[in-house]
Amino acid sequence: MDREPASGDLPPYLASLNPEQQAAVLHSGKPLLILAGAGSGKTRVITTKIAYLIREKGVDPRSILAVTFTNKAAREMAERARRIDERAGDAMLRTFHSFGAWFLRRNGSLGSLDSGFVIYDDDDTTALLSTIMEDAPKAEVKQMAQSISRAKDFFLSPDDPGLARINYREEFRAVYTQYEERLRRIGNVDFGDLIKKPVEILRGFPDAARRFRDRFRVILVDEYQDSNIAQFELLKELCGSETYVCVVGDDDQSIYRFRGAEVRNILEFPDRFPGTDIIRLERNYRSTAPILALASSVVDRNKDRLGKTLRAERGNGKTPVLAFLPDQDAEAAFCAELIENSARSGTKRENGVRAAYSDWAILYRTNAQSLGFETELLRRKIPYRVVGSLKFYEREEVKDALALLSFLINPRDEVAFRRVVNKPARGVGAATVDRIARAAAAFSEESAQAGGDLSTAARALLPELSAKAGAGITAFLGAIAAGALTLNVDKPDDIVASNGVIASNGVIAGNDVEPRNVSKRQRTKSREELRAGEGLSVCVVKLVQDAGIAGYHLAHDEIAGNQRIANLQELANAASLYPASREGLLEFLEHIELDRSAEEERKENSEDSVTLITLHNTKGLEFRRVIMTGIEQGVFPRDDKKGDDLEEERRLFYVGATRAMDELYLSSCAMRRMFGRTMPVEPSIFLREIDRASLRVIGSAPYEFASANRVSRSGKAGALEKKSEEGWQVGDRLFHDDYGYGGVAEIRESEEGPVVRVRFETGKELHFLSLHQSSRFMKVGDD
DNA sequence: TAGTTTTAAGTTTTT
DNA sequence: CTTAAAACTA
Repeated sequence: MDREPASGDLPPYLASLNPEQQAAVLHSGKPLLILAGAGSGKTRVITTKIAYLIREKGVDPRSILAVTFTNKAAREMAERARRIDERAGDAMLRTFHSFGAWFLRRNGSLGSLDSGFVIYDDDDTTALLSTIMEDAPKAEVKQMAQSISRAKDFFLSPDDPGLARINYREEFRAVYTQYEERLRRIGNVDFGDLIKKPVEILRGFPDAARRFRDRFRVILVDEYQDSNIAQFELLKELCGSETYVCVVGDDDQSIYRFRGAEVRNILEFPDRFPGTDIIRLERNYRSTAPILALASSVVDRNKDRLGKTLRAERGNGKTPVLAFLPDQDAEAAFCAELIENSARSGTKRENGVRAAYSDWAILYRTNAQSLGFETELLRRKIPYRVVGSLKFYEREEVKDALALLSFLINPRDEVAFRRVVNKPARGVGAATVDRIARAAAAFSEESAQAGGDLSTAARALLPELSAKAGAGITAFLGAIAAGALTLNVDKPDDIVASNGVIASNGVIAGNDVEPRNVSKRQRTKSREELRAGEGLSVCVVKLVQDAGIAGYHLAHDEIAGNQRIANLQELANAASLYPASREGLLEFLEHIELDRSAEEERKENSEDSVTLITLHNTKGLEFRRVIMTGIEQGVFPRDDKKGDDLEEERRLFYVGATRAMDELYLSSCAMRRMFGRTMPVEPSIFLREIDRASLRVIGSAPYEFASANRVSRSGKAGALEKKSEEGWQVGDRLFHDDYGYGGVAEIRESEEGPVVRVRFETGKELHFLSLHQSSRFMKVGDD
């Protein structure tokens, strides 16, 4: 009865929803908070709601703003909504940051920001800051950069009395002030500005605010539990009395506190938006009951939560497995073994289909852990893809190329200038660069026109410089100028520039012409149709060659050089998707800063492969079979996490476990290599918190786990300690990488420690020393 | 000042 | 162990 709603006349796309989902879609009139548990179909609710509003309520798609957490989620959401109703493609689906960039390109001038700004990433921010904190160690600069970023997350300006709670250091306020001043002069923005500045503009210019409220009548926010204070402020400014606002989230899945996310945003939403209706989605359609029970038993320990009761609609299933393993090599082998067995022929999915590699995901806490798995999977020829660790845009040569492009766009970009002006060495040393920077700064005090333009300043200084430095500067500026020539002169379709200001008639200029439309058209071309040398790539190739970046890397490092050239070529290929104009370049740079996942997308659809991914990156994803690895104290949870931080780690565990649809495996090692040294580690405290009934333990478990579902070993009392150390006794079954299954036939002491005689199923008999620490084999369950 | 060698430090998680 | 930062030499 609670399966199908009693409403007969609903269109199929609505009728197939459960009553709560349906209520959420049909809801109107008041603010709505949807508390959506893991796997409860929240994406479906949002996409359906968008389609429903357009189709049934006659809402103009262009007046709908849907905010997601990642660009990937935004794309997926757009696609799913479009599948229900094509017109949903006209709704604005973006991340908070990308929305902020869109906003500032149009309205930045209200906050004295030129529309041609470039977005600084953390690296650039740190580079700028290090020119302010001249002789501070880099670690200190980095920390300060982080503090500034955090301050912006909390919507704190340099003059805010509350700054101390971000960073208690005295100089923080002064550094923050200087940083803001420098960034303003350069004319660029950092990540935090993409949220903070729009709020300031909306507050300072009520007319602008009114226009935006008129435009966006419906605002939907996904993953609301991970929004920060500044984002909350932005949401508030965008919402007028007429705006329909709906936020969706799950307090148990809030995992970005470290980055400024504020769980209270979701907990206190009803207070901030009076009259809020709350709808709970508590039916889980993804995981089997034991998986859900396991996940819940851990997160249930948290104090600060709304609490919910997730019901597993799929019913019972395989009991999750916890494997205790000697070390990370054994862990990698364990994962590979599971995957190979299932893919080869062994286990089949419940519907009888052979498991695919893509059914599997290996989850870990830190990116560094992926390496061991990669090595093992490579060795066994199991196809895999690593999600998120692709640091393509962070590579030195790529950043060099991007700095050239940034400087081309914005000659005030001191960070970019400093990065590449003397690369390769052109005799332009630090002293010269400082002189130029000072001269440019002086300019901006005299005339707003020349304001901080480093090219102009450098040219003006030429007569005073040494012959060597002068020649270097000339060469560099020449390369930049030549690059600029490859861009088409700004035409009337110079949309960004013409849309820089809100038109006086009260309509946001550019409403009917999206600045992205040029490239949207181009992007629909398949990759194959595009050749290097087309579009923007001409500019990239020319700059990289003329400015000597390609030559520098080729000459500098013989081995890595060719790879670096290939990376630069790859960057040029990516640029070919954009028109060779100033706007195209701006768009290209913005895309790179805000959406670095594009490269992974291609692989995603290609080969059937195992997914290697950090726990954080799994948000919003699901897999049939999940292995959560490294469930050890110090790794997960990390170090001495306690209090709120520990609760966040618990939520991370919950997120990871609830990704699994059919099968869940946990692995915990006795030893782990850290900083090159192998160290003993304790099992994670989370393992102790798991409801033991929803777990099957295999491997050489520490004593406390060697009970319950495991056949316990009745050893001599005095051998207890030894058991947890060695964990072997006669009769134990094991699996060896090279020899297959076997059983322990005899244990005897020797000078080097216990020696174990193993009889394998092949009939082979071998002696091993110190079994526990070997990576070649592992204990398997008795059943 | 550029490029080398030596020493130290460090791994969360990301828009 | 790997990488980045400081120290040193040509």
